[in-house]
Amino acid sequence: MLRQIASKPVEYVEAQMLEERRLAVLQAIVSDYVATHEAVGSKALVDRHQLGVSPATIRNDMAALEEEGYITAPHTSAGRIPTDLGYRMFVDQISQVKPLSAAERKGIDRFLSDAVDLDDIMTRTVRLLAQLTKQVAVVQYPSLSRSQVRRIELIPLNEHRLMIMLIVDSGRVEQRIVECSVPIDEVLLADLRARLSVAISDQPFSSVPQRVEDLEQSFNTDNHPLVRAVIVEILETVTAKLDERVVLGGASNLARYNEDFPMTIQPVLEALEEQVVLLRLLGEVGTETKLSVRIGHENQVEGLNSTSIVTSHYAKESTPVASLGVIGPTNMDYVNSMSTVQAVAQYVSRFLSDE
Amino acid sequence: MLRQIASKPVEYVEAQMLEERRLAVLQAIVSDYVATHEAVGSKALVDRHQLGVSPATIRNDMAALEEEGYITAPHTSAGRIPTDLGYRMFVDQISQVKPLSAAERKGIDRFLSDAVDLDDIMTRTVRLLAQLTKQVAVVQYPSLSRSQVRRIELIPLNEHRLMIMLIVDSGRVEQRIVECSVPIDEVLLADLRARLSVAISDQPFSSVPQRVEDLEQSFNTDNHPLVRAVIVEILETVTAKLDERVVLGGASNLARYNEDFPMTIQPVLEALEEQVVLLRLLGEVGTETKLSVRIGHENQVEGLNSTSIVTSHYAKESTPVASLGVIGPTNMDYVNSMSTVQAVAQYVSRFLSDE
DNA sequence: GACTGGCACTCTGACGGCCAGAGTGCCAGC
DNA sequence: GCTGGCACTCTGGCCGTCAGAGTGCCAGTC
Repeated sequence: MLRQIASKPVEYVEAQMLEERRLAVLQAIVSDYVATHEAVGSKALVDRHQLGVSPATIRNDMAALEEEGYITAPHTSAGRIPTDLGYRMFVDQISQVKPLSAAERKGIDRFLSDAVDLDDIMTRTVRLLAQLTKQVAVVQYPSLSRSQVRRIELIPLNEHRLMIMLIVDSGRVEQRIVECSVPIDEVLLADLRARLSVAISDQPFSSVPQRVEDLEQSFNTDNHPLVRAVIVEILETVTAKLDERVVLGGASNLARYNEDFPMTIQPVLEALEEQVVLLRLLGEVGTETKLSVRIGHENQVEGLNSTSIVTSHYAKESTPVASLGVIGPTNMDYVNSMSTVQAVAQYVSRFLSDE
Repeated sequence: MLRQIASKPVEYVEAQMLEERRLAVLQAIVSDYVATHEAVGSKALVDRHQLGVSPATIRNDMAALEEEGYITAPHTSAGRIPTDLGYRMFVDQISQVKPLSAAERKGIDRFLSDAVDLDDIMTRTVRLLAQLTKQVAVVQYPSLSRSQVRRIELIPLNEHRLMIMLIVDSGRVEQRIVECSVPIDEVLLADLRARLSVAISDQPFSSVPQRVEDLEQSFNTDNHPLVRAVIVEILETVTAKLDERVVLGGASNLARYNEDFPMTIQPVLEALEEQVVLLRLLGEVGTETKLSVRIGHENQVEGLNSTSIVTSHYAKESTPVASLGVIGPTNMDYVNSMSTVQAVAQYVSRFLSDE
């Protein structure tokens, strides 16, 4: 612990130390509460942590912390519990995330490396996260908007029906069935496929609408129903399905927290069933930061006001393509969640980039 | 109510009536309990149902029913609640399921007819079931084992990698990426595709392994790594992914039953997270019956012993292809669940067959 | 023989009082 | 600014009480 800094006046140093201890008290409260899920009192605090002062002193600090809004007392004679603001301070204080143990890293590595395709990676990742953090895990599929088209196929199924297949560099495949009013002309179809392929292969998804529309204009067989139908469907796929898919896992972990917030399970479960909500949760965070934590009321989704969300981007070849994370009660183990989410995101990124 | 049958001796008729009333009592108990979720007593029973006898008489019947194992008393001065056996009797007694109202049928129809592809049908169905029954819904994707291959594509992605795509008549698409040790020869690939196409197009999935292996034997470029890799992967897809996919919805409805079996939510949620368990639940029922109900201990899955499962097959062109259903507490509304599951299965069947 | 009213019995769940335990705030002293 | 001491307060568990609900049994009636 910092004892004295010669170059600064003594009063300042003492004020500094006071601030420092108060912070230590807050951190101690948060970590104790997270561990026991019981309000923590002044005596318990000095017993469990080497704070070097008496309970009475701690009580003064606690009163100050409560004044500032970092902790609150459920009732007069219970200990204190952190507020959302208190957790926020705690999380911000964790400047560097604790690295995982070698065994844990090994486990993640082995578990993910068995994956056979993108679906498999996503499913395994979500299980992994849920298992390691004992919380609800969410993993978003690589976003189409930040990917490139690798290939397009038009596969006739029968006389009036064909399947469009967009293969994306992240390994994702989007398929769509098109009904066509006139019988499908194989030659025209092959021509269309070839032109589409030239126009959009290896192009970023975001540029596809423009390119496809340009193509339609230049197409000499003007307004052929087949061409029209295919192009409409591609446009729809590209715009509608942009960020659609999310996988969820470990919902049973919610029940574990029964005692803490007993009646709140239903709204949380309901919120988690809505893809849109999940996407908003993962999407709310800007692209600039890697690891993001939103605590209690900081997140805008109704019904999830007593939960915290820890997310991170993951990347393919160092461009972020989507997010993953965990959702749990505000009194969750932030240290563990943050380091796990970060580590898993790194591993997923590596796997996607290796391919 | 049956009053007298001339051709039978009076004593027999009376015994018959006795039996009949006892059954009526059981049915009344079940329906009251299902409605209120409270143990039901003799007085409440005569008040709510026209049984034509006094509470004391009902008490005798109840004692007999308890003796026979159909109902049980939580304690001396509570009413009675049905046992699993009691529910079973009740369900068996429902000879014909109550048809849904026109409005309900209309709602189902409209909701499903907006679906754009198979994924969409499945997602919509599971939502629909969950919403209508207020329970957890499970829908199995059309089983590959009972489907036919419609088409196969081999799409080169880069020099050493290609994608196999199996399109199934139910609209399901299975894709798989293959790594190949030697650079991919386009000509060979086209040849392989053509032969595979001839061999397995429009053939039942179950016959695919044999056909593919026969093909490999007859292939003159013997043991080419490309051919080998593709065939291995097809075999794996066909055998491993046979019945794999299940969608789940309405898990939040579990929380609704908090009061009834409070601590049992976690094991149920856990069980529901395991695809394998869900498949067993849907699969346990033989193919012969359409609508199936398994009550409490009748179902073999650990952790789901206090839940009942109502399932039905659905079909494509009158051959059953998979199952769907709902899972809820044993004291659920069987009448509603059964009719809803049946109706939804019919509509899904119709939609699959129309396509 | 089946049904009925009456009665004594039993069990639960709600209510209120009581008390120990935990934790606080405040104060005087170092 | 820190400390020990003290009075205060609130919760949660425990217990006794009591009303309410429901039963089982019995004797009487049709």
